[in-house]
Amino acid sequence: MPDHPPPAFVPARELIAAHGGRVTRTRVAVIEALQASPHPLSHDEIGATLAAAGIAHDRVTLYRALDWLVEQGIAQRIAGGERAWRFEIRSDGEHRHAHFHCDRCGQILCLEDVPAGPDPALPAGFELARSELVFHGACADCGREGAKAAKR
Amino acid sequence: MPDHPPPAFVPARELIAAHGGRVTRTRVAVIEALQASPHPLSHDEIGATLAAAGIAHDRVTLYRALDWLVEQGIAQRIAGGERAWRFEIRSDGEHRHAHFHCDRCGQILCLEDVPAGPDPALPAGFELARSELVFHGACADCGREGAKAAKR
DNA sequence: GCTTTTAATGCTACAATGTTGCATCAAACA
DNA sequence: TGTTTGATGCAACATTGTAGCATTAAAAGC
Ligand SMILES: [Mn+2]
Ligand SMILES: [Mn+2]
Ligand SMILES: [Zn+2]
Ligand SMILES: [Zn+2]
Repeated sequence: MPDHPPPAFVPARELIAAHGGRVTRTRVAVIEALQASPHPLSHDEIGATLAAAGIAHDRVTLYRALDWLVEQGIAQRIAGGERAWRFEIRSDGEHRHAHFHCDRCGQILCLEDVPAGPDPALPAGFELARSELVFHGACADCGREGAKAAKR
Repeated sequence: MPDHPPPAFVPARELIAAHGGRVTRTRVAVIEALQASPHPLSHDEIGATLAAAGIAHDRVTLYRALDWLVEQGIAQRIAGGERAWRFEIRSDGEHRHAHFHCDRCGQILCLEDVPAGPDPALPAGFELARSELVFHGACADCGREGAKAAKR
């Protein structure tokens, strides 16, 4: 099983400037939060991180910052299974990978070794843009006690 | 490419009774709506079908009917990519298949030939319950004109 | 440095989707 | 027919995300 050394990330300010955006505290902090996390973060989790860092921000601003990152291809969205999006940095050249969603604690895990493809045989005229592969179940922490206790 | 003759569905009333539930107009109509559809339906679409059939119902009742169907394994939920769940009948013994979501018109297509697996190598202690494979892009209807017009 | 331009923000209001509590109704069964 | 209790209807609420618009501040020009 291959291991995954943490990638050397491009500094947030450079990333933003390279895409022709204005370097604001919020954007910098959002990118750094995503870069620091080993798994995709929800809007809410990112907001909490900013708050903890003392960076004031509006809910809407955060949504818009995330939208922009996705538009620029700096970050990508993951559907998760609940109704909230998750976000993660899109390391350059990296293939899209599958994710595991723990239905008990809600945690999402990146399965770096499992590609999100392969491309299916689609009916004529269909255009494939991307694929999302999400596994559901219980993580190691939740699995044991979950077996006796929790229901959904 | 294999073709898929429409499966002979178990009558709704029998399905419900077999699971120890009460046979109500709403449940029967929901199951029949799902059985009649070639693709997964959203809560809203099912509601519209019931309304068209003159079956009065409350939003909440419909949510609860769908929850029950999923609990019983009669139907299954699909995440789609928007925030609304889609539902489809879980034909007995049928493997879970992948879906295609058109990002322009929102339509979901069942890719019966594409299995939602295969099972990944998960870290120790993780338990796999199910997998969801969703492809995104443009359907045949939206693809052509979409190329010039629409943006997201 | 100071001014100008306009991208980004903050605020308010709203939309969409789904949930909870509780009183009432009716499906199943004796 | 009457009794039991699962299912429903209604009101109120929660969460997640959007739209419009006035204000702020990043960055470019001077
Ligand atoms: Mn990931
Ligand atoms: Mn399907
Ligand atoms: Zn867990
Ligand atoms: Zn389409």
